[in-house]
Amino acid sequence: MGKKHKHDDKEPAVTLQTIADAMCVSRATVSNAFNRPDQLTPELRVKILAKAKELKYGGPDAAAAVLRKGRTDTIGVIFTEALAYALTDPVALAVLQGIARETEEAEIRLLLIPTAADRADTSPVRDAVVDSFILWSLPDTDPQRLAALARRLPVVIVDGTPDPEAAWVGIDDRSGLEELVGTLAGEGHRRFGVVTWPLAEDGVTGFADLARRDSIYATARERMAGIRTGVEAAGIAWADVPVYECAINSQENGVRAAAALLDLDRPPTALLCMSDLLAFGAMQTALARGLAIPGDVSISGFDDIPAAARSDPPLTTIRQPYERKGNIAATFLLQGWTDTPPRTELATEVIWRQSTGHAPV
Amino acid sequence: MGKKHKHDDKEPAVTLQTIADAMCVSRATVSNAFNRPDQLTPELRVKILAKAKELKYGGPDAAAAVLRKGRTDTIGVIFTEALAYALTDPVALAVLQGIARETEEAEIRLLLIPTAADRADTSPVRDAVVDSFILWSLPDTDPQRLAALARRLPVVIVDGTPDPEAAWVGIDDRSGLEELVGTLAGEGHRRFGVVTWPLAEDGVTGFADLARRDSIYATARERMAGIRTGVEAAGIAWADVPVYECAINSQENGVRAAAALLDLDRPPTALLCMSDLLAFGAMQTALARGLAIPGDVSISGFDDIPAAARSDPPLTTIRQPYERKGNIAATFLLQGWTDTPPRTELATEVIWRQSTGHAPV
DNA sequence: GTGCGCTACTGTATCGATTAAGAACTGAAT
DNA sequence: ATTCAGTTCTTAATCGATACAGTAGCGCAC
Repeated sequence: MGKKHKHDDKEPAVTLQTIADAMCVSRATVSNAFNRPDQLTPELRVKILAKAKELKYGGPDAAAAVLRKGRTDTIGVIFTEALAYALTDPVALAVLQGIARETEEAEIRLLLIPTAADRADTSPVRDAVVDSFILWSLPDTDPQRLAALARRLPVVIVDGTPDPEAAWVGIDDRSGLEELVGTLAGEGHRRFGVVTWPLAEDGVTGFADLARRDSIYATARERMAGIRTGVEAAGIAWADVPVYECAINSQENGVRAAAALLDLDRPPTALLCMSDLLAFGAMQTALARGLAIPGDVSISGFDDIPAAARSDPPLTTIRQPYERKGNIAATFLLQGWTDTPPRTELATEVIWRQSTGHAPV
Repeated sequence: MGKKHKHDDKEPAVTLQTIADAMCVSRATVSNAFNRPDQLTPELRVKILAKAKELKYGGPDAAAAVLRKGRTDTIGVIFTEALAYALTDPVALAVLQGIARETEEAEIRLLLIPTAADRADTSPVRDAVVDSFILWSLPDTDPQRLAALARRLPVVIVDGTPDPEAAWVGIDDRSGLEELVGTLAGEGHRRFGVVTWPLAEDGVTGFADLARRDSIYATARERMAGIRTGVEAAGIAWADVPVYECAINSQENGVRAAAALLDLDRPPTALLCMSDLLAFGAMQTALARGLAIPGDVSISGFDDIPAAARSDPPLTTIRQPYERKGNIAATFLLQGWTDTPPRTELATEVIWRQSTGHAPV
């Protein structure tokens, strides 16, 4: 940013007043020339604009205008992960697209807020010039989440723990997995393994013990609960189900996670992955080891991204309306609310394809 | 945004002054409590923050702070296409990731600016509270581009026509295609066809005549020039090379474009696609028609996105450092410049894979 | 007891616009 | 001549913070 303080310049800045003085009109008229063409004669307007260009005036200062108007026409968006990662996550991206689709025609800007290396530093949230926030998948006590709520602006929480002050949109994370596990158990599976994205913010990779499965992420907690209900209904102890946690949601990490799970003494016959990306990695590992899918191992994903239908074999997964989550979150903010903030829970659907089947005998 | 003018409220807004009065300290001290903890005793600070919370104060108003500081720590990003489309374009996305990677650790926010349905409406650009702009692939006379330059803030143009007032980063769009065409001509190809993304902003799909090939997009112009030089060196008239233009850069459009080209009386034996996405579509069409690639038709892409190496057959394409373009654009702004704005042209490389080969006999 | 340096706060000018209300003028109708 | 309604432009209050220079008070050295 070149640290270019306006105050550095020795020569006084060109402002509306500069133009007004040069044209011998009032500041208000110059302002109107830019923002309300109907308030002055076209001739005067073009003369003012010409003078502005001549004096190298950059137009009304946006910050000053926002201060005066009390409206920024901007929504701040905060993701779990670092921005550069979030943009590689198909689901995060789809949610963002869903938001963009709605805000775009309303001419609302989207402010992507960086999650600082130091997560405790909330200044990017505190100093953000926005009218409202959308939070995606932030842990319950995340400093960024708290900072956003502390701003006392309208907030929509997507895929996180609801807050009484904020609107909420999410999915039923539980029942899809419960159904999936139930069906697989019915097909003879007794040894399940779980591949998940982070359960905590510490960047740890590896098997997650029972305490850790009570994640700080609402989504993870719910999904674990769904799986747990499913396996326990089949008479399997939750503690006997290995859960492998990946620090980042990516195909490469799915590869490693599946390897770790399949290396166990009693390897799972069904791998439940918390995203399609992880599932693709798991399939890659299985195929590399010469295992048949689903003959030797069943693999399921979550999300139903477009690639899931095209994989080999096509991936059994749980479809969630990721883009609609973005649509709805944006719509909530565009419409606003007065009393209690709105909440919407969307349904999921198990999509049975060919990556799952009967347990091996 | 709920049209929530601050001025609507009957009760006066809670500001720094409110807290200051309630605590019998000066406004400056309250400001320091939020922004410069070292300027007051910790005890007083916690008391002030407690009172602020009690009075439901949302923290110092961001717009006011920005006005006073003269710095927003925000970069505005403007894309060619509508935001929701840009986010589906692998290259646009990669550039954005490249930008994010650099800005994130500097705690700089990224403002995604909607391209209004009405392209002439530049208010989203004019009212954007930013320190600088990055423009991606905007046509020379695009209103958004002009509006951004008119703000007289630092601007970096990525993949567009340079401007004396703005920094620039782009690639050598020309030589890669020239080399590609030259080699294919050497392998006996005499009938080329081109599949391109938009040459103009009118959303037209179909064959592009010579006039239209002189695109408003600098990138398109350069690439056409590269191809033209290549084919003419092989003794082929540029006018005899059919160019099919797609209104949106997507695989589906590549399918249709290739169909149109292959339906010609003298169908091309080599399809030069302006993106890998379009090339995938073209391959899809060719395979669906039972044509061998490259036996019956050679197909090339542009960009070298990761999927290009994994396609069947693997795609011959021109690698461009899309993410680095974002890195460099962001770095330009983070470092700033004083005299002439910096410019960087990055090299491309033809990646020969199996989707191209000798012309059929 | 004077002077020095330090900490902890205060006073106030300033950032650059927007907008409601009002004034001055023109022209037409009564 | 008077009223009335439009235009077109002006006046002035206001948005909410930041940061610099200044001051009061205090402890300590000589």
